[in-house]
Amino acid sequence: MPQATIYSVAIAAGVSLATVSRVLNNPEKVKEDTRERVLKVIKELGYRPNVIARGLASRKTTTVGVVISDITRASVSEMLGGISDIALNYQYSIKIFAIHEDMDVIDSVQKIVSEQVDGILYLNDELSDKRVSDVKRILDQNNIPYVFANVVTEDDETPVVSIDYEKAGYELTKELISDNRKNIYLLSTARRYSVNEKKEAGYIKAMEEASLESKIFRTSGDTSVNRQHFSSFFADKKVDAAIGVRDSIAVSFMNVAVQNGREVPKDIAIAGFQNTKYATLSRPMLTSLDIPVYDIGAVSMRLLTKLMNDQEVENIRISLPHFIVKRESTK
Amino acid sequence: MPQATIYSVAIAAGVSLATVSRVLNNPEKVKEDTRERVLKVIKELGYRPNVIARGLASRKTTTVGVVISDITRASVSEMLGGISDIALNYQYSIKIFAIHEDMDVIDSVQKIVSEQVDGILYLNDELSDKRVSDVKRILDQNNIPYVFANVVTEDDETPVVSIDYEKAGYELTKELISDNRKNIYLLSTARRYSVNEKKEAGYIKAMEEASLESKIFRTSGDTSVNRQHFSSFFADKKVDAAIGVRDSIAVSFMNVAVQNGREVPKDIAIAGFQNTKYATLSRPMLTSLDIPVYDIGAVSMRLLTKLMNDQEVENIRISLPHFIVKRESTK
DNA sequence: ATATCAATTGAAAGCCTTTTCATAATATGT
DNA sequence: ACATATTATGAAAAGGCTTTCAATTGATAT
Repeated sequence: MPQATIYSVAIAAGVSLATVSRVLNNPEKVKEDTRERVLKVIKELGYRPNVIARGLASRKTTTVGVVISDITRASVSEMLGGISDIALNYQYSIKIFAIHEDMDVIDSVQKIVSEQVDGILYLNDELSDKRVSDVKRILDQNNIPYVFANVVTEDDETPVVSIDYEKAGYELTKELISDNRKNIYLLSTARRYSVNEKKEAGYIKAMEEASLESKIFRTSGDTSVNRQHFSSFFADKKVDAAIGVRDSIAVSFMNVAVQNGREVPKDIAIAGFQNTKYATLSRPMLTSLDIPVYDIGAVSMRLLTKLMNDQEVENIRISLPHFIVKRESTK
Repeated sequence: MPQATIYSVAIAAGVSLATVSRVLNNPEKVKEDTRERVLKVIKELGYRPNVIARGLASRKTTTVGVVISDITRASVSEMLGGISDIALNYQYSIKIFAIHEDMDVIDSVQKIVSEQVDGILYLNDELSDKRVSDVKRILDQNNIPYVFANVVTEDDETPVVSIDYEKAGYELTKELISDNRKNIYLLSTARRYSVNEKKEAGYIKAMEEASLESKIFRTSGDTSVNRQHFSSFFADKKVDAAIGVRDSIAVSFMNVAVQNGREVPKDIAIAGFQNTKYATLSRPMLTSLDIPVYDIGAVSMRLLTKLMNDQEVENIRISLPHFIVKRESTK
């Protein structure tokens, strides 16, 4: 049998299709006994409204687009977890748009617009201000609500949920300084990410305040590559502490350090960012600045639902709290 | 200005909307100069077909539904990467459906059906045969093509892309046996996953063939929990090799082993499954059975596109090759 | 030039809902 | 019982596209 339509339900229940529609969308507007009769038929026929037709008629798809660069990154999928849980609560569906480096920003956003999503969540920690404003402009033009998640941007017209990465970098550095470490390296990525630049700024600020020399070592996020870099490191550099901009970088550094005969945390204290599973699977376990990635996802989705439903929002720039999880790699 | 529609394009180009539609969908059916004229107008107006309206009219949404249980698991997001790359190639959009333990399978699948996706990818390594057949039945009824990815099922009517987990478990165990290890433990999960049961079966087979005693130790996937379990382990058990059903379990075990004074791989050889980043971030680096998760995603998406377009498929049950990546934790 | 056939185009129906507006049924107040 | 207000329902349009079918145009062969 073909899938039941609102039409077949109407006939079976002896009402017009308008009434069936109301039973579904404005139940209080239909008399109780007709409502029950209709609901009974709906159940019997296993009717489910066709969301496409509904989307066309109502110009609402109850779908949000989530724009992602690299879906395989742990932080992204964790964020997606938060997004999807909240979306489920509010009955929104999620459409994933994976964008690649080489894709034209404007074109890809326009494509998403044509997909008629009700709102857009833009996840990206490597977005330049220029790109943010390009995206913003197109979405504003099309009147589509959006929230940037885990993006660094100064513009205070832009709805964004993130943490204060500069403060985080500052605090983590202070932590090591207070342990009387002097040669503290920041292990950052060769490619410039805006969030990493913030971490760097915080690091530099803390170092300057303590009259220590800032030393940023840039390497790849890829373990097999940075391992090489780190090896040469111990030949010529004095170092008694290091902060990795990601846990994985910190752990990789730790492994090389130990293999070079350094004791952690005695000779070298090491800390990371994000507090991923890497931090608890390292030996010794890694001190890490906890970034509430799941929450960033959840809160940004929550904010987006408000924007989509024209609800009052007190604050469109939300900075979530972070904290340092101290483990064995520092003391 | 409001978003351009096929109407406004038709008027501006001086043709009927049928012609505009053909320019987009069957360009070879319209004369070259009209086609160019229409394309020019489309560009000028920035027209993008409304995919919702198109979906309603054509009963094709060029969207696939991806059903996921726990999106935050590394293997899932990696698979999603493969899926999304192929989807991009074939111009399909991806809708994510996160299902939770407590949700009714039938109800959730029915919900997805009502979303009018053209096909469904079901990712789940913990699906019982009963559930698989429930899902299958509903989708067959609704005539929606589907592929199960990374699912273990015997039924050879079911399109499924996976690896041979039993063979994998067998081979990995053989590897340790050939190194003359005798007390080889399999570290598995307390909860029964169908894929882990396969790994166990392969392990048991190899052990029996070698006349060794099978020893399956069940623990939690959670590091802070299994660490406790493993600690007690070394007090009373003889062990010279261990295989974790996941890399993270193997690494956690390795850490506890080293902390208990065992040398890896001299005293204990350790291996894991999946070859995730955990394997290269451990010290020593972990030998792991590589599961081509990205490929499982990509291949299943490719298979699904064929099924959606009624293309001939030679084989609906695809088993991808796996191999052992030997690293320092075994020799 | 004429008949035949293929290529090109347009009119209109259909996809399945929501929503507006008008009408019918019911309740309320006198 | 009657006018009025309220509630419940239905008819029909609208949403933006695809697709069928018929009509028109152009090409080819005689």
